[in-house]
Amino acid sequence: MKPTPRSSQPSCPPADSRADRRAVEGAAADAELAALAKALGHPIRVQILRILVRKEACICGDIVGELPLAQSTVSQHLKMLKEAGLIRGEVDGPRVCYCIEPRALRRLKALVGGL
Amino acid sequence: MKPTPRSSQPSCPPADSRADRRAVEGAAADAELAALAKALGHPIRVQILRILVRKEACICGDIVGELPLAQSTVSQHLKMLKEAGLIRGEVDGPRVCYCIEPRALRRLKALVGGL
DNA sequence: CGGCTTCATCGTAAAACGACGATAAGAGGC
DNA sequence: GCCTCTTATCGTCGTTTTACGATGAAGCCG
Repeated sequence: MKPTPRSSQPSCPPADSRADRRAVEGAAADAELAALAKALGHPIRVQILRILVRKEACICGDIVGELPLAQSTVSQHLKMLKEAGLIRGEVDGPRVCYCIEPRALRRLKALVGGL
Repeated sequence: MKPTPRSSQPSCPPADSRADRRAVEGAAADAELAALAKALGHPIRVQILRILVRKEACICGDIVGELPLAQSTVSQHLKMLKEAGLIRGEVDGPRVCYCIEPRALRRLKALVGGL
């Protein structure tokens, strides 16, 4: 059990901020919303997302430390969130640094708002 | 195949419109958001919700007619949406009249917006 | 180089989902 | 009463999710 020295402030990519012009209705939007909603459809994943939003910087497997689940299980949830495009993972030495994908989050809000 | 005469304008309950004061964060909110998101986590259910929003009045099993699935399957999706609280079903003679639950939809938007 | 830490992946088992056809249950019409 | 129409529910089957421990891959430190 080392003190786990955090090298420095974890850094996440620039984060592009173009507007999203895609439609919020139609079959494609249905599928998109369903996929995003499905990714959010588990309390643990909601919690992970909130952790990443709160720390607005990206942390790594400290996430595991905050959750009552095995490391492998958390890794699977992270994978789902990543596949849904809601988060991103950057390799930083031996660690991996996750952060939210603001674009996807905005897209989700737009789609839900469009209901 | 009868012309299926629609008796009259289908009517849905008064629809209460009190504000929702519950928190948008915390473990309870996580579970609530996850449950709502899970219900939305299937394209067909998104489509059903949109149908009900579009016709802002409540229709019955015309929904089945708009979807490429068996009646029993649609019924199951409706059940999930109802269990999530997103829609409501009123028995009207031999038919059942579904409509969205505006309160739950607002709640969903608030929770997603709170991310 | 060896060892440690960090994370992903694999294998597995239980549960839940998604779809269907068949069947039951309730209301209306003849 | 009986038959029809509408909807829900049951039983089934294959797929996906959720969880775990065990194992593997990659990077750092001494």
